[in-house]
Amino acid sequence: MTTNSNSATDEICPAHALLKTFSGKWKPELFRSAVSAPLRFNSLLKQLPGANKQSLSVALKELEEAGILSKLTVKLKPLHIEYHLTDKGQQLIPIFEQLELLQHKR
Amino acid sequence: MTTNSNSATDEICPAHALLKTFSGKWKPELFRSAVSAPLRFNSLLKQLPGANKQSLSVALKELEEAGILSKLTVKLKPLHIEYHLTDKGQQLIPIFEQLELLQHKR
DNA sequence: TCAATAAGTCAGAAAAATATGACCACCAAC
DNA sequence: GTTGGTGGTCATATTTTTCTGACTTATTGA
Repeated sequence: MTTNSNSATDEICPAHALLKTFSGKWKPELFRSAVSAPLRFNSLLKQLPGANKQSLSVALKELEEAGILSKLTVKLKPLHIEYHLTDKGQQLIPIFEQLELLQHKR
Repeated sequence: MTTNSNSATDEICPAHALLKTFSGKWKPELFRSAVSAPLRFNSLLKQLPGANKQSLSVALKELEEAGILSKLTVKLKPLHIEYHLTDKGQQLIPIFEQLELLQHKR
């Protein structure tokens, strides 16, 4: 599911939007990586086994559109792009931590 | 994504499992419905516009396997089956409420 | 000027998720 | 003993997601 909006169900279930934001093969992984350090395209490609350009590109764009990552052009040494967690992204961290606790309880 | 386990990524990201549990077209909707009342197969089929037997059947089974719903055979009047939220399912409610708040904040 | 790194895009193929329509088994009422 | 409700399964088709491989633009270093 790569975030194709469905206005009907979106409005019925508010958490639906968030779940969609994180649906897809790579997005949870990307979010989690972004918690520890800013992301870079080519590094991700090497670090995530089985990942491909196209899918990463789309996933990054959608996380950006969802206001969870922000794209930053670093004008230094080897001029590159970094994806950082936004405030909204940071605010999600404690919520995911609660989910992890629930998982461990059983 | 119909919950095909990927032991590698599951272990890297614990929230991944939960996200998978709720991935798919109908699962968020089913969970949300189950919060207000037990679910019944044929009622869902009528109530959810566009839903089909096959997909509902699979979604219900997977939510059951994930320990979020439990199947109960009601041996009364018109002998039927009800899907109820388990304890684990109930514990997820406040977490989803937090997600809704985050959505509304921006 | 040539090659390398960085960050992509694009068209088409493959794989996975979802939908369709036919069918099945059980029970109860008529 | 046939009809109707309940809760499904199965094989197949369609749709959506994901992957592959070729190509692109910009910057940098030799």
